[in-house]
Amino acid sequence: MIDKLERILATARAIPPGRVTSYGRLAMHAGFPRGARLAVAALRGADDETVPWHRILRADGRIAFPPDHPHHAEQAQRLRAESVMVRNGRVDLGRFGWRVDAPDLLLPPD
DNA sequence: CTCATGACTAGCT
DNA sequence: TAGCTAGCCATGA
Repeated sequence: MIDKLERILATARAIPPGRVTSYGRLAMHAGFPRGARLAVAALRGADDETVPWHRILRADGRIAFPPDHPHHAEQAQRLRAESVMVRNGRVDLGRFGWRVDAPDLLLPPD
């Protein structure tokens, strides 16, 4: 249970700076095909500073937080600090999307 | 056990 | 592009 969440967080840490991915894809790479909401649970409970939460977006490339939410601005700022273009709370996934070269080798089989 | 709740998605209008 | 819907799945009341 918590292992699943940790697994997702570990995968999130593998996202390189300047790259982004979606909740669903993050979960998929962690080994949970339909676990978008699992990714949410993992990130929500993670107060860990080593987790690059700002590199996780919705499947359409938009920031998940509502525009008026404090995290929205912070996330955009952090992304721009990594040279990721954010326009109207949205990122072009085709351009900045995380390309995983070896999905299976990201984490131990466990 | 049922119900509500999320930083969600894919599909359709 | 925007809105709506059914499906998704762990967690907690």
